[in-house]
Amino acid sequence: MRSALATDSDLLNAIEDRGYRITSTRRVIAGAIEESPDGFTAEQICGRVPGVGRATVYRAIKLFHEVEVICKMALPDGAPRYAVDTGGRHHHHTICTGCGAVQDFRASTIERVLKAIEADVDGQITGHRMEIYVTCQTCLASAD
Amino acid sequence: MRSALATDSDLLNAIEDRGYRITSTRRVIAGAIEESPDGFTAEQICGRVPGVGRATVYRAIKLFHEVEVICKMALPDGAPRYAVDTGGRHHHHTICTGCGAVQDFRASTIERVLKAIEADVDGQITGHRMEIYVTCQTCLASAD
DNA sequence: GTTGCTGCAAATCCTTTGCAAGGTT
DNA sequence: AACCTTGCAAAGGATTTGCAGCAAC
Repeated sequence: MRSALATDSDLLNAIEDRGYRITSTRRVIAGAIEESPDGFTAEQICGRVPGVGRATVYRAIKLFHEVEVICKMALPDGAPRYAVDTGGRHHHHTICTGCGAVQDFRASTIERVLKAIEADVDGQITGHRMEIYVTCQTCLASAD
Repeated sequence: MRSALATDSDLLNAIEDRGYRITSTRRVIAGAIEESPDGFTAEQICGRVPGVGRATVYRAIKLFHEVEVICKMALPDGAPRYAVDTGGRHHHHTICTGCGAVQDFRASTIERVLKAIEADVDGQITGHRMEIYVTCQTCLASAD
């Protein structure tokens, strides 16, 4: 029965809904991800799931990203960082360059601007990427 | 005399102004970059400067980026792409996901929005990244 | 003549892939 | 039973680094 397999994990539910299997390994990885409210890197997850192969972690992250339950973003140097995509509606993120903490960020103004921009652009807009880099309160405080 | 050494290359002038040396190798690399109106990747430049070591090309690109005469951006998959930063004032780019062509893009609205956002953000904004992905006219046409 | 730059090759980092074994439906 | 997943190790690609020789100032 499917309901018996359902978990309280949005991540696992999402992949199950798309026909991927729920395995014990994926449960562990999903758990590690969901314990990362401030975002995470692949390497951080690897460190939190001893015994699970690095490749499996990367495959799982790619899977979660594919089914759109985690967002992928980039630090200023281009290094990838991920965050659980709670909610669902399109949004952007602020990333602390000190500690990497990610916060959601929804500004309807930006969406409106992007729509307006479409007219000025030579070609057809297919997507966009936007990240706001910050020094978070915690890092600001500890720098004093 | 400095004026005798000055070139018509903005790239070379920029590094010279910061105390870096102008060498024949850097002239060649700068030339290859300036022949790339649509942006370029490190690998593309390597291909256009036979005889110059890959490491030197990467070092030069990093240097030009450091003195802010080229911009670094990212394709949807995170792969880096560069473009000459003519002008100077802050701007963004559209990148064609088909051919990689980069175009400048200056929307004062965006800057205004970003400034407004500052109030809503938890922390201090230190920077941002924004790329608009498009299918350019050329690619649209050839897809027909 | 200093000091910085270059090329080569090796090293590194991050991520992906091949494959045989084991798990899930 | 059939097919998906996993772990390991190896491959892969992109960028960096050490170092000795060469070039610019």
